[in-house]
Amino acid sequence: MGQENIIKDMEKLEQARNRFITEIAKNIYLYNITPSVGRLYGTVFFSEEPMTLDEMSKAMGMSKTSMSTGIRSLLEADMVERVWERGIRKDLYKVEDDWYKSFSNVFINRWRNATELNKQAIEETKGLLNRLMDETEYEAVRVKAEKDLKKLTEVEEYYGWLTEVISLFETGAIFDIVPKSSKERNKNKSYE
Amino acid sequence: MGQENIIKDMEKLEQARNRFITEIAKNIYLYNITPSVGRLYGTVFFSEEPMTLDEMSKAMGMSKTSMSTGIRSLLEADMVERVWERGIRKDLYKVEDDWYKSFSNVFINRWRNATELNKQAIEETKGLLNRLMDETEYEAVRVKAEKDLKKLTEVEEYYGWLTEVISLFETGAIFDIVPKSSKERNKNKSYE
DNA sequence: AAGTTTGTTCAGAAAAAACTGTACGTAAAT
DNA sequence: ATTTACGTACAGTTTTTTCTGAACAAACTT
Repeated sequence: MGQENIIKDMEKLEQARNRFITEIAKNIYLYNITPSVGRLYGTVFFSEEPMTLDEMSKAMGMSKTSMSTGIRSLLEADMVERVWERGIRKDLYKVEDDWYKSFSNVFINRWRNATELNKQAIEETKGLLNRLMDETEYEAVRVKAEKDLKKLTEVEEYYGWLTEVISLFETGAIFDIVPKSSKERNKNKSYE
Repeated sequence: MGQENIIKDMEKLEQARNRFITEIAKNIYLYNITPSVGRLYGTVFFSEEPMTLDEMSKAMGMSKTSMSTGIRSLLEADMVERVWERGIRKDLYKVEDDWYKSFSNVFINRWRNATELNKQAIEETKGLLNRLMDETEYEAVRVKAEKDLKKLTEVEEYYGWLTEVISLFETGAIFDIVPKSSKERNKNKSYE
């Protein structure tokens, strides 16, 4: 067999990798990352060595500019990290290989942030409504405001709960409840 | 004071509501819902009565077409439900007022789906790689494939864990761990 | 049966997001 | 000190998404 066969096999390898990369790209929207950047993540994921922006650009057939902004998104999401190698001037990146950590981080940061902002908005809205209740002389307004306050209080309870849930992930307590190791998990199955 | 003052107070009520609606719109992207549809949700949330598409259209200053498509998104996400009132021909919608339920649903469905697809992709990719390992005569290819298989196996573990976590929400077991009531939660705080 | 009312489909317009190439600033190499 | 290599800001282009109004279909009213 000739030399061209190793190329054929390399292509097959590429195809296999591509199957997974495509799926990542399709579902990464849950982390608020675009499909393109998802593919970038997949590319770096399979790379045996940390990659430079130029290598990514070549591998993805996209501009270096896009690699630069894409990798920054991944960096901010803690899904990728920069590494140094002596003698190499270019920036090198590799995926954070602890998926428990990298994906938990994205999840925690995004949700923690949104939850806090929403809680704050509820507080402020309640403040406005309470002030209105005090000031208004119209029963109709007071009734409406009261109803809104009730709704907001219910929602507030929900956000309180959500905050606790997020803490579970932040503190790592979730790993006591659902262990990382599948053997550990199966052991727990018995007394469910 | 004249009649115009109740209008002023109603405007204040509107402003208060708007504070919360704006925040929802800003953060609802986490549920893969667009800001506009988030505002729609907020509008229906504060409405004392179930709303028709025409009312929404008027309240939002947007086309009825947009209300139609927007409400469908919310409906599919179980964040809003259709209600019937006798004598009224138009479709009426109200928000699902159990936020634990409505928001858990979106979360569960989206993540369950993505996780399953990713797990499947891993299986298939592994299949392709294993086949390649069998067929190839090039050591270099085999080494690469082996490395990829190892990475995928690690990721697979993560997805296994994630599946279990999602189940926690699906089965409601999460509510034993983090109770809905804030009093219950504080009680647990003591032995943390 | 004819005429309304209501929600949705669809094509096009408007807005937003993603992507690119050029240009520039910084830091290393000569 | 000059040149070269590298990453990123920015402006413009392309692509995608969102939004709208007109036309349509189904269901209700008379």
